[in-house]
This record gives sequence, C-alpha cells and structure tokens, in this order.
Amino acid sequence: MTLITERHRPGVEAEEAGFVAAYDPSAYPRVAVTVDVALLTLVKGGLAVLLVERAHPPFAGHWALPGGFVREGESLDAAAVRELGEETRLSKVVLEQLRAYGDPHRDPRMWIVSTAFVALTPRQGRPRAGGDAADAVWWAIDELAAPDGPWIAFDHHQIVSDAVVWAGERIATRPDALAFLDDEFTLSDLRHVYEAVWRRPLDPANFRRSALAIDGFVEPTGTLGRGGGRGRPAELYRRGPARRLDPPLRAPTPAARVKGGAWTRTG
Amino acid sequence: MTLITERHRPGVEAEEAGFVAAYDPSAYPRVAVTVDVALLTLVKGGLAVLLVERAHPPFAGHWALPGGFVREGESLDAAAVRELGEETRLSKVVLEQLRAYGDPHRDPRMWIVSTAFVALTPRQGRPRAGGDAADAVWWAIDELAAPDGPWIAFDHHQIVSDAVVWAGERIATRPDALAFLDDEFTLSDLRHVYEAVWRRPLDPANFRRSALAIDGFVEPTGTLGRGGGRGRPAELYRRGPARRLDPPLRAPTPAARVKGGAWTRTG
DNA sequence: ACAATAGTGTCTATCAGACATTATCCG
DNA sequence: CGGATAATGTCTGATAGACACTATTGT
Repeated sequence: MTLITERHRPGVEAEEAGFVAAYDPSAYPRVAVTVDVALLTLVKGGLAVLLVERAHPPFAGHWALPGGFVREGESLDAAAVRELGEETRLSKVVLEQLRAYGDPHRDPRMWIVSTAFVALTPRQGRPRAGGDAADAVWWAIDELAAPDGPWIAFDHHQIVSDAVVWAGERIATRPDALAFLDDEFTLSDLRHVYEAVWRRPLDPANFRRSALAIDGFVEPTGTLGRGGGRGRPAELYRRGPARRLDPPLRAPTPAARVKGGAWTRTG
Repeated sequence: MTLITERHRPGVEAEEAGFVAAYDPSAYPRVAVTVDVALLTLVKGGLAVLLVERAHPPFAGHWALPGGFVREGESLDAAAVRELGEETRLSKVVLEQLRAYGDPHRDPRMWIVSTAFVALTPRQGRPRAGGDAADAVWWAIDELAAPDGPWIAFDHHQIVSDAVVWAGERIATRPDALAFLDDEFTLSDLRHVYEAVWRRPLDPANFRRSALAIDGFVEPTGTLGRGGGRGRPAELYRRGPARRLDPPLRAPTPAARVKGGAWTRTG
C-alpha cells in the first residue's frame, strides 16, 4: 500500500544538527497521548465490544474502552498491542488504527489526544480485568445503543460507534470477517459474522455463491464439522491467501433497512 | 454517522473531582502533537499535493507537508483548518482526518505525534508561502513517485501516499470528487477527476451513464459551457444534495493496471 | 470537409436477488 | 418420518463494459 517509497535522508548540516540537540520541548504546551482499543467480537450472534469498569478516577466505576498512556519511545501501534495484550490473547487478532480523537476537553484531567484502534477477535471466555480496570465485560452493541444503555466515559461512545461503522465497511473489501472466527469454520459461521456486523439477514445460497467466487478468500478443508447441530453437517473452510476481497462482498442494496435502536446509516 | 448517541454524564463525586484538580501532568512523558495537511488538487490532468519548503530546521530547505503544532485548547480539526487557511482560501475544501502517525522517532527534535488530514480543493493559483515556509509548490504525485523525485521530510512521503490511496477510495462512495472542481463543471471535467485519481481511462459514455444514475450526485444547470474547446460544447452541472454515492462509482475491475512509477495497488 | 468532443442508443456477458430442489443430518 | 440446515441449480432483472452512431462545435 505504499505509493511513494521511502528514500534515504540527505545529510544534515552541522548547524541543523546543533539546533536539534538544543531543541527545547518546554516551549510547547503540555499534552498527553493515549491509545484506546475497541475490541470487537461476536456474542450470541451479535456484535459486542469489550468495556472495562474503571477502577480509578476520572469516571471511576464507569465503563470505558481499554487503553492507556503511550510510553516514551513506543509507537502507537505498539502501545495498542500492549494494552490489548493485557486483556486478551493476541492470536488471530486484527488490529488497525481507526483515527485520532483530540478534542481538548475530552478528558477532564488535562489535554489528551487519543488514537483509537479497532481489534477483531474470535469469541473469548470471560476476559480478565487488567491493571486499572475493576472489571472487563463484553457489552452487546445493541445494549449500548439502547436508550437505557450505560453511560460511557470520555468520548468512547463515539469511538465505539465509529469502530462499528468501520468494521462494516472493512469486511466488505478485506477478509477481516475471518478474524471473528476460529481457524476452521463453516460458511454459515462466516455468514453469521456478516449478518451480525451488517445487521441484515443474508440469503444463505447467495452468500455461499458470492463468498466462494472471491479468489483466495476461503478454502475448503475437505472435512465436515459440528455434528451437534440439527441439520445437515456443513463443510469446514479455512482462510485463503487473499488480502483483499475482489470482487468485494457488498451488503444488500436496500440499505438503511434497520430494525430499531439508535442506528443511523446515512452520514 | 452516530451509532451510539451521547448521553448526559452522571454526577462526579467530590473525591473524584478533587483528584481531577490535583492531577499532575508532569508525571507523564513530554510529547507534542501536530497536524499535517495533504492538500490535493489537479494540475494538468494529474493529482498534485502542496508541499512547502521548510524555512527552519529540522530539514530546512527540504520539502514537507504544511502543518504545525496544535495549540492549547484547540481541536485537531481546528488546527488543520487553521494551518490550511494559511496556505489557501477555504471555500469548497473537503477536509477529513486521515490517521495519526506516532512513530517515536519520526521527528528528530522530540517525540511528536501528528494527525494527518487530507484536503481537496479546485486548482488554485500559485500558493503563497506561510509563516515558516520558504516556498509552497504544487508537486505532481508522479514526480514525487518517480525514482529521481525529491526527498520529503519526516514521514510525509508515507502520509502523501496514504492520502492518495484514501482519495481513490473516498471518491468511489462520496461526492468528494466535486471538491476538485468549481461550482459549475462538465461531466468531462468530473470524469477527468476520476481518471486522475484512479489513474485509469474511463469510457466517457459509460461514465456519464453511471454518474447520472447516482441519485443526487450532480444536477444539470441547463446551460452550456466552454466554447473554447475543439468539440461540441458540454452541458454544465452543479453538485446535488447527495452525501453518499448510491450506487457507488467503482473503478473498472481490471485493477492493478497501472502504467508505471512506484505505485502499488495491492495492500 | 474533417477532427474533436458531447451525448444517445444498443448489444451482451455478468451478477445479484429470489427461490425451488436435492442432500444429509438429528430426534 | 419430519424438521432443520447444507448445498446445488435455475430463473430473471439490473448493470457494466464495449462500441456504434448522431450532434455540434472549431479550424
């Protein structure tokens, strides 16, 4: 995805190097940088996000996204991985930057610019609470969107909202829906992911046809799975080598057909 | 685009409020936040980005994106608008956040986290240089991508690259291609925008059909324009009320068909 | 007239949505 | 068997790409 390739940096003159050494950071205002992670998974057929109950002020006892301060010498991505690692195992997690949130009053303590990440993971057990979290719980997006849903600290309600929209667009053109599944899965499992994220029922036959038509998306394992269900056992698939879905999987055109809640599709 | 609506914040207990007041920012490492703006336009049928020649260290005399430090009490968006306003008139500019860049060594002076924005604008005259810029010049993306292209300061080559990719995806589903044009334009003008950003020739007849089929994308003015050209004069259009392109305009499927340069399409 | 561009029409292969049909499990 | 789910097949309308053809200008 690189359009312009990095080139070797020209030599820096002595004067400039001296200036760099003498640079005085105290001339600039005091700000902190954090990362927040919206870790999404599927719980009972619906999209859910991991929220932690804050153990310390501000907003102690309230729900927020896991996250924390970026350490000196640490990249944003590394900070997100570290914060995420405190909450879940890392295997099969998709972790992508969403955007930065920088309203000067988004944190009551001080000026904090946060970079939000989205992470996708298969269903985990009950997550363990990290250092400054009293508890960590999967919250269904539906519950959060309900009128009587919980208050969410900072601007994290906006981050969660943006993350869900991002996920819906993301799985249309990238194979990241597989990040919600285990290594082996049925096409029904995969369809359930799309139905949950897009909040629309999909025709099983047409979905199968579309998904299998995408080059390198999924590959059959040749084995059957899950005799526990009621109907005919489904074939198992694993992820293919594709990094892009070409052609993309697209939500049915009669968009904006939502059942209820605080959802808005237009933007 | 809001999934979860903001709710009123519950009352804050006295202890918590006291903690907030007593919060000590000096306990956290020293970091600065900046914004950088990739201002894109069309120059001679090709995409171009505004670069400034830096007047001061670091990298004095080298090319970089316009940008600067976010001021205390200022949002990221406001900072981007302010920095952009120093370089161009604001009318008709689309300004959207791209992402944050936070490698700890991306700036030789100190730890600086930058939030990059993409701005789209119609062709301007020669831009005037801002405060700490010795010069400001439209650089064709092709020149920047060429093997003998200039070195670009910081990680701004990556930002430009990401901005161009972003623009290509953006104009497929949003009417932001119009941000490259004046209030009244011909369908050929509009097609030239897509051809420049997507770097592919488009069939004029099919493009017309597709563009006009998008509800609220463009509206005819009923007048003719530009007798200066060689062929039949074209009808003029103006932008319609649509905020999304439904159905989207999509680049021809034989993708990755590029002529040359450092372009990569797969990611 | 001729070149060049704008605009319209048409043919066809492909694709998406709807849905019927067959296959294979569980109880 | 009956119910349920998987997998396959079929029909049809919409759409995209290719391209022919007409319209209207400048030289």
